[in-house]
Amino acid sequence: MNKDNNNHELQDTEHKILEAAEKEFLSKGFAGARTTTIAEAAGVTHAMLHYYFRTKAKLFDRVLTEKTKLLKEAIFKSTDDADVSLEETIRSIIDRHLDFIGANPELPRFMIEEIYNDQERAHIFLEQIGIYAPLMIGALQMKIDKAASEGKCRQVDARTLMLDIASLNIFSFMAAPVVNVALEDLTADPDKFLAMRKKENYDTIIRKLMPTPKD
Amino acid sequence: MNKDNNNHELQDTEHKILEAAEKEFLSKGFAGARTTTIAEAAGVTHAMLHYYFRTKAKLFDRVLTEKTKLLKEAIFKSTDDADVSLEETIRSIIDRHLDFIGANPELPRFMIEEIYNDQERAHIFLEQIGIYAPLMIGALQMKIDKAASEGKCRQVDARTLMLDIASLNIFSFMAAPVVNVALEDLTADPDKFLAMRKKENYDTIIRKLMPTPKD
DNA sequence: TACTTGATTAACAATATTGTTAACAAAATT
DNA sequence: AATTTTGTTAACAATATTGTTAATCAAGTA
Repeated sequence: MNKDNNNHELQDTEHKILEAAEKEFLSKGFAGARTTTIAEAAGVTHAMLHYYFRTKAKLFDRVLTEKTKLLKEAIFKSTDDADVSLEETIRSIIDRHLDFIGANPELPRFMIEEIYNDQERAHIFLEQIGIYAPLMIGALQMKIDKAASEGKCRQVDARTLMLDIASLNIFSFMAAPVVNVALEDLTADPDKFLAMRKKENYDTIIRKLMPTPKD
Repeated sequence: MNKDNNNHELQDTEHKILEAAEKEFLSKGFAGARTTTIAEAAGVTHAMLHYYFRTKAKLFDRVLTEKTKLLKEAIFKSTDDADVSLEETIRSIIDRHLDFIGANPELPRFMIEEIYNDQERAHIFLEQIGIYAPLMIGALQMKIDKAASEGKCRQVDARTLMLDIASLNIFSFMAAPVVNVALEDLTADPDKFLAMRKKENYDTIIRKLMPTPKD
């Protein structure tokens, strides 16, 4: 009956290590992270880290897998309802995406860096992208084609559009330390900045889609 | 008279180390880079690396300083002629910027990662940004204000515009491994892709600037 | 109670990585 | 030619970092 108590403490240690590892890995990357530092931050001896996760690489894998799952669930769940308009779909993509980035501002930079440093170690993430991105792009392209055929927007490549959206959404947060220095007060209030980017990026993309007024 | 020969060999070793260091640091970051690997790649004993550069950190500093200088010279040399039009200024900024990125595709990711990992170690770079970015933005804002007062474009914030341009230009290359997987054939031919981004991004920004057609 | 199991600790082992040194070689300068 | 400076090497020292092990503890179970 006390198994719950036991179990709780058990998970607690494991969880504390995972949380500390997440912080350390996300801010310093795999190479820069120290297992000793992670153990210290978690408040356990560093042997415990090896007891629970065996190696640094396996611990990293756990963190990466969790984050990949999180990203997948947060992002790749729009564009599926075929009857909602292109405008609304785009607004939804941008809003969801920016909300996720606001909640996980370090994630994009971390993912890209790790993939760059060692494709093998980060393959779990790349695989998921390879599966879901084409689905999302396919759905978006259909909506664009339909809207374009009705003269409501220009005929554009959904891949290019997704790239534009991702660029506009992600870059400012990825490059935050540089942007803060270069743009000073523009990024001072994080919430305000996030809201601004939502509006601004939606506007930018919609303008890109608007039929050229030459008739 | 043979001093030239000697001098050449001398600089040659130093230069070979620097080149190898550049590759290693840019692809693996400071923490992931190994001085032994750098020495091997340069074809010298690893004691030579310490003889010439004393420490790993000092070697890193040399690479970072060089790259910062390169970036500064390539980017912060537009927008100064007050008589060239806003359109042409924007085209010039985008073209110069993308040419530079095409020639140094790893640089943005590297810079941002290093700043993120250790602001102190990368402060040389941040300082330069802090100096030049505001100048560039100031010049651009003046052109926008003028064009807007003449009804040629909307009144927009130059900081936001620069952020949009930087995002659209940099992200695709920074996230290349992910973009390649997500967008497949779009990025297959690098030259073609670069040319496409030049056109596309210019178009995106110009459309953003166009006065809303409601009169 | 004796036994088993999982969690924990402290000390240690193994290795990787950076950095140093002493001896030597080659060239330049006096 | 003698001396000084610079470059080079190989071996080593120092430290950081990951990973292991044997002993101990706590809790539940036969």
